[in-house]
Amino acid sequence: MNSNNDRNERKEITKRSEDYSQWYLDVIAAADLAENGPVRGTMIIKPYGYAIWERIQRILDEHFKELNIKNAYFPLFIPERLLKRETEHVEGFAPEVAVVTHAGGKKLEEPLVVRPTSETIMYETFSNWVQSYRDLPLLINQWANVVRWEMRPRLFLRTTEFLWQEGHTVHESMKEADAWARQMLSVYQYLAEQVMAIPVIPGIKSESEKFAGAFCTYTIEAMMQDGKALQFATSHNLGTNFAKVFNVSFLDRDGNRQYGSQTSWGLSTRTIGGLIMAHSDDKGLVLPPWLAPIQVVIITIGHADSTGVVEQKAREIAEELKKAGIRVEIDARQLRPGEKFYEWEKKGVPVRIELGPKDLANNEAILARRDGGEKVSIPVNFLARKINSLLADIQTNLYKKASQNMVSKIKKVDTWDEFSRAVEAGNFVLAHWCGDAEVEKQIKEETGATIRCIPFEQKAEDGECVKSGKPSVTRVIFAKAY
RNA sequence: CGGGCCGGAGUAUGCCGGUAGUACGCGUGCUUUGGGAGCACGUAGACCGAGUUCAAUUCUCGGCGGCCCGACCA
Repeated sequence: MNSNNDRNERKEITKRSEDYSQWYLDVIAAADLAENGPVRGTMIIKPYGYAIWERIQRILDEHFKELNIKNAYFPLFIPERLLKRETEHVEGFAPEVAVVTHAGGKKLEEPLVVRPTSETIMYETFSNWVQSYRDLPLLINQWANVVRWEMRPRLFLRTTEFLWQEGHTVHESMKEADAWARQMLSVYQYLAEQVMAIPVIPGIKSESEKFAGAFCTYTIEAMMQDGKALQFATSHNLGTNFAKVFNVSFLDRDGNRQYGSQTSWGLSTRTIGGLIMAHSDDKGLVLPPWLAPIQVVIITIGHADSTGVVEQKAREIAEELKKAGIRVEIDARQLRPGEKFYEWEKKGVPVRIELGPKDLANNEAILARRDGGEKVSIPVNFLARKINSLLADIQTNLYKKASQNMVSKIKKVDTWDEFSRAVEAGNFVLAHWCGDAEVEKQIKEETGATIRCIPFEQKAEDGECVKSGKPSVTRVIFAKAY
């Protein structure tokens, strides 16, 4: 009698899932502000969501190792005076730092800042570590949590506390530091495009969008399904700005004292939010196979009395897939098949194998892919081979889909009228800009669009600024951003 | 911090100035099991404070908290 209500309820859930809230629940739960609960705007990462983060960690760590970057760990608390040393840096972060004023039952003589990023405390240490050109390059990374008390937290995308990786390096020359910053950006680009199947546009940030205290900031910008931009990762060429105030200096090959040229680069749990918004559909998450913690789930079907045999077969298949290097899990719970299907679809597992008594009789299994398409019957012997190519195909397909979406929403415009309409419709808008920060600000106020980046790849082209009409030599990407 | 909406079982909601109703969930039992199972029984609820009133979950005000939109931002 309640099947109608039930159906409506489900419809509702599907509708609401358009704003992703349903799948957050399986990955990250918003932390409620309860009297004894966690702080507003923070997040709880559930085991399944954390497994995704661990995959990202592992992949980046492998690259870091190849580049001879060492992992280290620095303190959570930063004495306030350290943060205050670099003028631009302190001004950039002052509004969003959390400060500890009391501890041990007493008021502290000097307040402690909870790190919003670790440049200051690390470079204070680096000044001791770096003495000679022989100590360079110094390549340090840390996996840590940081706190930024933003005015408006947003689940995944801008939580008060978030996890990230921050790399910090010191080099002999500005040229070397700049090359390094760009190289790290390409590592992030690899992660985004090859692993997470999210196409990105690499480029440089405008002066007003760059990191506080940096010489310049490189970025990769991703586009979500709705056409809004998400800064996926950044890499900063810090020049000697921090080295000068923290005295990170060394004796060079000619015996002269020089300031080190530095870089810092980071990627946060925000990327998981980007992943969701780039690929998910109304059924839930869609995980690209190279990233997915579970690539294949084997679902047993049938009565309790028959599942013993089915489960046994499932284990054999799982073993074989593992040997082929596939991350596989068995779901042998005594639940109705539909319920299990929906659950794993919601979790975004790329490939599902259905295994029941009927399949066993034919020595076959049913294969279903998360990114759509028909279910197919496959002889059990062919499974491992078939699945490897299937995973590769899904990976390519997801990238292609995201790529097509992005390409279709990049608009080249030359007039102010076209510009405002293209921004409003949710596009990456390629337009000429004169380079004037005032004009940039005005555009932001009038349309909500910010300069996402000045793309590396573009032909030199003379034109007129879309807003001011002044001469311009490059196009930049304007878009609304998360 | 500004503008809008909201606050009730674990979740989502209907009605209402006077027994707080429904669905899902959860628990037990039986029947089921190839796309979200059925029946029976059970479980559990008004953010805080003040005001109006014979009577407030409902109306008013304040606080606290949430969501959405701006400013901020990985």
